[in-house]
Amino acid sequence: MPGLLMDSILQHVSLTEKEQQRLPSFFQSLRTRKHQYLLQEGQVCKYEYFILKGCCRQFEVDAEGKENVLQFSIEGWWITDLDSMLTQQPSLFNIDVLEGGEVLQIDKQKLDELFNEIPAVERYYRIISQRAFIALQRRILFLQKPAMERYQEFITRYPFLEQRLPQHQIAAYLGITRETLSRLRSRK
Amino acid sequence: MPGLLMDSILQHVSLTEKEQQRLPSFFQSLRTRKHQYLLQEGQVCKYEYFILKGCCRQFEVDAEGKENVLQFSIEGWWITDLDSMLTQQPSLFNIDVLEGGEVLQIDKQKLDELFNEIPAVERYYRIISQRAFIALQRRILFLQKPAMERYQEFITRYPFLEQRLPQHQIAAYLGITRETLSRLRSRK
DNA sequence: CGTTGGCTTGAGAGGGCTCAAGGCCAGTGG
DNA sequence: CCACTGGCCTTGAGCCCTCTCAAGCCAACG
Repeated sequence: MPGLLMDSILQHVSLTEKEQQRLPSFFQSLRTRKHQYLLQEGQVCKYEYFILKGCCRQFEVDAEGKENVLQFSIEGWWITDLDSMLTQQPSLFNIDVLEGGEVLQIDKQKLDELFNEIPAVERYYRIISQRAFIALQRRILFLQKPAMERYQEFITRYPFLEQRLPQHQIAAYLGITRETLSRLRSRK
Repeated sequence: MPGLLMDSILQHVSLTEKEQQRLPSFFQSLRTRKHQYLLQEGQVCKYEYFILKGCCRQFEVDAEGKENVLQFSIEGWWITDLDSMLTQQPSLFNIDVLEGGEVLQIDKQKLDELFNEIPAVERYYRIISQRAFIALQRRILFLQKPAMERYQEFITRYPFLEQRLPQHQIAAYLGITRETLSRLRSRK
């Protein structure tokens, strides 16, 4: 039942009836539970995940043991470590589950087959990759700005995340400490 | 003479002889001169540029008048404002020439035609978009680290840029002031 | 030579960090 | 039903990294 995935794809490209029927066979469904790891530092990342329900995060643990969040992902978004996927090198990142639910997974080989069999899906990938790139550019610019502005940008751009996530996770995404975030909120 | 572009493409996908012959017709060559703007804030970005010779930068001017550099681009790299390209909205960024030379340009329509005519080029685009995404993720993590580490990462990853660029440009890329960069260098 | 752009150096200020303690709530076991 | 525990958030005090503002130097260039 990858209705959500189909929606996402059809939002950017069109597929024939046949292609729409073929699509699900490339993916595997997986239930997720809170605190479960979809990827651990040191492993080669095997799958790209599309979230049907729940919430995940990708983060690194730096030399001082601090967790830096690269991205959150909820229903209708993708998450993976692209670097490890493409290079087949051990990942520097972890992906874990903040809210249990269900995801679709596809491995590199299947994905390549999919691209060859349904070129429109490769176009879809090209487009969402570009959009992800744009989002990261925006984030880089915001990382130059003071903590308060970063936080305000976050809650206006992702109000739905602000409500679902504990504050210390948001702080780790904004690149500030929990304490600083707490102080920001009290003088908002 | 887009030999450099062809190299870049063939590094990631293969093209038939015919496709290789068709390719150049999609692009226009353009000489660039120092201080020239390829894109100005407020304009809709019309082209993607592939640099054959020279060096460009993409930057924003923030509310305080500070220039924040999003990317540098030299021979064999692309540069554009993807956001403005895709949405056809006025750009928030400037792209200017730091070192004159020559670029190839292609507009949105031609690019779409190119994707349809030579699907392998769309795959090439998908791949370089993903690589660009990975590079930005790395940069986001480094922006969390102290200035010294950012600088050291920069000079080891992009030694060729460190030599070609004036220091205040590098500072604007690292997200620090010229003064701080100068002090970092003196106690390296 | 005088000007200009790029780099350096100094002094002081401030935003965000660290370390530490305390409060609040939900879940759990006696 | 209540005490306890652990997770999460808040608040305070002091510090440090980086910024701002200001001045000075040097090389390139008209």
